Amino acid sequence: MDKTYDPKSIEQHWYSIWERMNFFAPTGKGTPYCIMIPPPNVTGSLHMGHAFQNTLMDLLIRYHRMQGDKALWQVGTDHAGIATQVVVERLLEQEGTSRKVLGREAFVNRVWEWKEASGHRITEQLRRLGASVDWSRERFTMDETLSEAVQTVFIQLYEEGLIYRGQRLVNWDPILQSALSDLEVVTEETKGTLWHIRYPLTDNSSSLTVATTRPETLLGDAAVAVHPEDPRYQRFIGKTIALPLTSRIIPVIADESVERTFGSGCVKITPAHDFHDYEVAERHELPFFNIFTNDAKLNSTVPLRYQNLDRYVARKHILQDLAAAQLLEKTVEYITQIPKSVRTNAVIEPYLTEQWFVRVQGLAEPAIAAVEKGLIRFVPEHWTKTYFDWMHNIKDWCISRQLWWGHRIPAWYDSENKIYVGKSEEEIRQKYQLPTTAPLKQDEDVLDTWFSSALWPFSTLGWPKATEDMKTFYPTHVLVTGFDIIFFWVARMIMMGLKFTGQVPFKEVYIHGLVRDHEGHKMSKSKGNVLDPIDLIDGIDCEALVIKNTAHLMRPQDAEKIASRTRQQFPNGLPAFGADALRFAFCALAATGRDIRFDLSRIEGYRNFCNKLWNATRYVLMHQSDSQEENPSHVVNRWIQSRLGETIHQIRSAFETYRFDWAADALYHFIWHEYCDWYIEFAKQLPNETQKTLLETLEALLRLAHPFIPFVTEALWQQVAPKIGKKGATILFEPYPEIQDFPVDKKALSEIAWLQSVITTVRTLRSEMNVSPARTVPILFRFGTVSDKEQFKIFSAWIQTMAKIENISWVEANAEVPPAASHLLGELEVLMPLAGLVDKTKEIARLEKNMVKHQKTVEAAQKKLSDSHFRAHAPPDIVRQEEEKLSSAQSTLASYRQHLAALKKL
RNA sequence: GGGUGCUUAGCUCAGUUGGAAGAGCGUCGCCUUUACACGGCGAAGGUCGGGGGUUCAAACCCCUCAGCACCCA
Repeated sequence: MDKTYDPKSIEQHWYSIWERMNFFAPTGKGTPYCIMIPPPNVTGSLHMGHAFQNTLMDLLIRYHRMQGDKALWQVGTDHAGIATQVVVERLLEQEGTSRKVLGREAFVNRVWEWKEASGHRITEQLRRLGASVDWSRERFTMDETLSEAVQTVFIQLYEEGLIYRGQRLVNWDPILQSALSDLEVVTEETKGTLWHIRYPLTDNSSSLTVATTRPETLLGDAAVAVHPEDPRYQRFIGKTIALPLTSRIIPVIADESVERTFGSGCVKITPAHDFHDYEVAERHELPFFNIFTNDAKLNSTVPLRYQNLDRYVARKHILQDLAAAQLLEKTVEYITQIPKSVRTNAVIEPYLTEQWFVRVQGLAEPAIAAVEKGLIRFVPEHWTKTYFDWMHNIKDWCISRQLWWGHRIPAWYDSENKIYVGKSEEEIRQKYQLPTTAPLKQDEDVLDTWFSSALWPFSTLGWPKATEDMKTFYPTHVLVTGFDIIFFWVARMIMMGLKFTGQVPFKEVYIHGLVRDHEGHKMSKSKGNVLDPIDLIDGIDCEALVIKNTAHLMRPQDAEKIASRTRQQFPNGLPAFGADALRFAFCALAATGRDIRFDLSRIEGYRNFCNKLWNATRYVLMHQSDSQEENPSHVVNRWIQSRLGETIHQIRSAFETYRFDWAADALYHFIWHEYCDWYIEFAKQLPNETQKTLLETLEALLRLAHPFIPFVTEALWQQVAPKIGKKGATILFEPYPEIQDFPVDKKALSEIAWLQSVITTVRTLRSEMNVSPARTVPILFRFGTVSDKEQFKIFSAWIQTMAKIENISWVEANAEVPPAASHLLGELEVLMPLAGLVDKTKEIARLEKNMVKHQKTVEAAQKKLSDSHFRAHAPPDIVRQEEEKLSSAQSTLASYRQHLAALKKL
């Protein structure tokens, strides 16, 4: 074995074997256990969030696989309608052509070609992470069977009246010229202007001033609204206004939604171009004036001079015209929320268009009930509230997108625009007995990608066919996802799952935090603060990192700043930490918080941890001999096995409660601070008696650690297992360690705890008195209990070696002792006489400092015990504990005093 | 405006039923001891955001104030 752990040499080697041997496919007759991967975007590459999330899923799957469960981790990608279309359109642009030139069919074929050639990046990267997904069942939301599921669902919902077509306000991306989901819209705070515009009353008696950030939408105004209880404006309610720059007369209405403190307290109502105004208009039955074209220019409904102007050009003209008419009262700087498309960065326009919607009310109710009844449980539990909040305020879901890439809406129109929904034109003609001569035209739109994602938990298993997989793996066990898509995805899967399978899609939803950079900022390519998980695995040099971080900046002028920051932060780039270290870091960071700050020092520490495990194994293998003197009942063997049993218990219960951070801590602590720091050191004293337990414990802890750090544990297990007669081809299916195989021996635990505290005490004395580690010293014990004396008999030789002591002797309680440094362990006094080496004043200071601690304990305990309320109300156990605390601190203090007095006499 | 979190060691975070404040990293000593310097041994470091309340007892429960983050409008 190499002296140093080298992840590169093992990771890809083992992954290709696992995959080639089909080890990730569910096998056996165990309890089915299934996790659906949240399908990553087929155009995507693995970011830290994916790496984190998939590490946790892999952890669960490997754990359950080792438990003997029939474990399926279902993998696949989604077709990401917009993202994919944009990618391919860019390619076409480079080739000097376009989607429109190609035509729909050729374009869609081209996207498929792109997908086959380039759509594997993220799945390759999942392999690097060690994800044990069943590749033989990889699915894509545009696969034939999944598309069939989409069609089936659409048709049924339509036939039940749960899908309808209608004109509604949607988020419109004027560059893509498509509706977008809320998820694809981000609001950005931007410095803007609030224009105060005077709207004259038709009777010329006065005017009202409205404040707006969007003066160009004035042309679409249908009313001016004031708060019904606003005394300033009561007399205006019901009057009419001559809308400036137009010939339109609009009413002044009263609506409680008006913020009296905003601007002047009068707001313009533009029903067709603002979500809030849309609702106001519905309440007051106002007309809707759509003033824009699909590409956000002013349309033919506005006065001629503004027609065909871009919205921002129109804004300038309108402001000029208002100023000229003395209607612009003032302009104020204002921080405004601008909605932008995450795809094109275009400013989103609330826009009235014909779209398809799902009527969600009826679907939401059972989905709420399922969570209320506990059929689905959120972990951490508080996310339930977020879920309910959204579900109780849910709005109809716009599912149509004006794209070519995606599931085309299975609806046809006849010459009178009558809608027919069905699987195909032929089916519809047959069903509705339409002659072949009657023209039918299919809807041009495709469905929102989330529509197919909502069916993922069952469409991947073969639904609508009643497949064996559906029977076996549905409902799935747990969904692992981020809180940012509870609305968009989790809730919709629950609704669709209940509606179409009659069952919940998963029993638990584990919500994890979002990975941020070390300063707590969201990682984003446009900010240049991204860490690429593959770079953390493989390493990357500084200049390559600089190039990556400055390649996709939102503000290219920041490139220099980000380059120098990168050089300063990572002067040597990133070393290759390996996938295991990355995974372990994610596990350790998986606490319940919403933000996970990713700190490089953590991953470095866990790389060191893997190295530690590597070297411990190296030691164990190097010290095997044929000797048969193993003594399994030796106290150190019983001790380490007991500690292993306790650790197994901790880790197993952490798995049950999804506390991966606790599991990682327990594992780290056991391997490093118990097995390596103590047990291997004990074993050096007893090479023969321990060699079998060394091996057996190591083999078990490799199994225990495998779900966390699969590569290094597999590589090491291959060497260790044969030494104890195990012959498995892989650690993947070896049983996860059971508590009952490592029963806890309390006596062994307390004996070794005693030994450790004695050794530590001597080491502390040495260190504090500046005694060189190379120098052996004599030690005296005094006082102590019967049990201390018994332990001493057993362990004195070990204490000598491990604390570098030349001899230990027990002195009588009343014996004179030479000048010595001392420390108390309960009733046992440990003395380190060091003629000429103990600095008397220094030792007195040290003792006094120690005494302060005990003095404080005594005072606190006395205060409690003398309080009659405490004695009356506290449970007897607590009182007794307090009494013990007091007496032990008092006796310790007494011994210190005695020693101090003796020292001072010298 | 409505909602949800968060505030614990220098940093990043745990803290399970209210009963003696923990980890990793960093820092400071000492050590190239024959698995590992990606190491060993030891140590220092805390007004648990402020105030109030409940309780025999509060980091934990309640109220309040402050700051931060996110979501919805």
